[in-house]
Amino acid sequence: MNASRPNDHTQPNAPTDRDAAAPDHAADPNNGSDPNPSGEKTHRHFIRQAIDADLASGRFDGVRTRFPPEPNGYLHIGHAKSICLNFGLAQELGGTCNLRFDDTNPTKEDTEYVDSIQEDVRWLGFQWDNLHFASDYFDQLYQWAEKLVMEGHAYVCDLTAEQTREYRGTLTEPGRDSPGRSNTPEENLDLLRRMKAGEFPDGAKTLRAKIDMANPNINLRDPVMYRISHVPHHRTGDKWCIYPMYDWAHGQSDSIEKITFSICTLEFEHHRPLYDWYCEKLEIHHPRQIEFARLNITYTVMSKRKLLQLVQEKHVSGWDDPRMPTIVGLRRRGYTPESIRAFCADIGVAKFNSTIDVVRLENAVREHLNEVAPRRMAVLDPVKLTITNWADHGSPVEMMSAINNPGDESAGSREIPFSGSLWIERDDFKEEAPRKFFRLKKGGAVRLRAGYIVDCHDVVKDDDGNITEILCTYDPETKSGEDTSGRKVKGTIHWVSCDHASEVTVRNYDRLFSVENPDNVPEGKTFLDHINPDSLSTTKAYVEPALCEAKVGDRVQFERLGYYVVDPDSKDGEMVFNRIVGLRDTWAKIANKSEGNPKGGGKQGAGKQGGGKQGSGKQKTGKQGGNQPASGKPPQAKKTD
RNA sequence: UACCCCGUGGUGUAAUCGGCAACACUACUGAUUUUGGUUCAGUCAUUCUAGGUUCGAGUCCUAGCGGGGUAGCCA
Repeated sequence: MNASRPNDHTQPNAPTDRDAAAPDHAADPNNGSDPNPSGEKTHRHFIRQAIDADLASGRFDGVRTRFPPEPNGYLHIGHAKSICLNFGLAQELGGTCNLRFDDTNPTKEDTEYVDSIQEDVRWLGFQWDNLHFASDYFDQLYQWAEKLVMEGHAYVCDLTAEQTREYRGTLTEPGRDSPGRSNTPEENLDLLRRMKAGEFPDGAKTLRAKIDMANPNINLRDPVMYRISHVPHHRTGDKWCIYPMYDWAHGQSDSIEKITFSICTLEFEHHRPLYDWYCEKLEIHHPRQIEFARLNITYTVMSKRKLLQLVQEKHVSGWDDPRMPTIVGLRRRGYTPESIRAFCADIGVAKFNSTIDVVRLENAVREHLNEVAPRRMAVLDPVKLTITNWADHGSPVEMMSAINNPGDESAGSREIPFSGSLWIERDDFKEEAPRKFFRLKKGGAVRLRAGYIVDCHDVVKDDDGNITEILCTYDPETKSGEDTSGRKVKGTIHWVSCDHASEVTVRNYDRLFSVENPDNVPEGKTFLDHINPDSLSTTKAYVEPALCEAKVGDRVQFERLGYYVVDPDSKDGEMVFNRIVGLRDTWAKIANKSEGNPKGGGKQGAGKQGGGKQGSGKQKTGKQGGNQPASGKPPQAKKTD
């Protein structure tokens, strides 16, 4: 097979919002002592420090990293951390970063994922230098395996999977030698070639590295290098019936690509001695593996297995459900690549196994959208407001000028039709209101955003006592921007003219789980029991005319409510908006507090932590209750990835 | 009860050679505001514990405690 793919420069649509800062910090890679010419104080995490040291000592002459996903699922926010790290380091230090698919297990992998992963990396704003597949290296790997066999460093083992497990020993007891360990190199070579030729059924034999069956590090107890699996591979077809294990493929692929820093997550820490062993025995380029803590976020699950389960059991609409922490999910939710990158930069890199508060993610997108999202008005829970003296105005409709972004003059303004018949938010009116309620009440006044001040003099109710109409007069002296009245009102509310409003669908998304750590479940329950039943509420809404021009993917702020994005489900005349994140809601806090209500009532609905944070002591845990006594018995199956 | 890694505010990350525990977020106060948004100002720490070395310890040493990971022919 072709051992490597040439540079893949076929990406037609490199992201438009790509971080333009890429080239300007291209520091001299040989200068590890002062890579910060700007003089600006930057924190260098431990990986960066290790790189600086290796560059300074001459161990490596540059920075070459890689992002190595297995194409067996969609990328999630945890992968984004790794992507930002690997690509970011290469950018900062003038190095390169490859995208390599770790496709060594055809029973689990699929081209569907190969495509989505590439799209996600690009969308995040990164461009790989080379695109590779571990399967491109299968020939080289096999040659190296024969070399190790001939040098007496590997042997063919006849043990079944179950026997292999028994012979391996336990955490507290050493293992025993496999009978195959005493084969001659010639015997092993013959057996290996016959394995490759397909003479043996699945599971009949393995090739194993000959290291040390008594090593306290179980990865060194003669790890399997090849297993037999008569399964076609999505790229190599049926050429192979033996497939390399992760440890045997990964480091060697790194080596072939001349990677200098092989950055991975903490659970591979005890694989590092094996990574090193292979490179040493083969006498090939030897990258340095460095491990960091994977990302955990409150109110979410991150394991591929659980995400897959959510999709397969239809707890969500798919991998791109806006509640999923997948990149496709976040994209559909309306998150920007910039905000995800900012989040990843914000949370740092360390070896401590921490859990990031999800509000930091929410805050990152809020911060970015505050700068770039045009403001619009939308009423999600409408009640009619009639201006009883509007006839005095002369014309039935007046166009009002509204600023698009108060923080950005260059965003300009737009015209909104104002009339005597408006929709306002039901929440924004109370017949009798507490002192701190700044919105409209009977006998009170409020400003209509970009419009006039109105005074409420009456309400109309139906037979059940529900308010159906609010009657106000407007004050002609108080037109927004031309107010000559000198009147001050405490509140400003949003509105939409009834005759000019468009009806749209709004999907208000909230956190998928209602507890901080969904993985922390009592006996007999699963993380699914923590799904937030109110994570999606769909409603009709009235929006101002300017929104009719919005395209799929456009993000706006519905004033006083939150940030919204036009969903791909939108059709002509039937727009669908997803809530990306709500605005900070100080009023909800005040209201909750005065009611002594610890939960609910906020714009985010259930799941928002209100006042009721659980736990008090330090909870630096990823998982709980998973502590396994070293009983000498294998634990029940558990999966993280 | 084997081996490896990790313990700094509510959360996360810093702290040059051992020298005033800093930054960000949250929370809480207050100011500003035609978004209860934004912005601005302020408040919140026995550096896991106990010893030791030192003029001086988050940092070095010893012991303990706590958390995470590891026994796939997964990655």
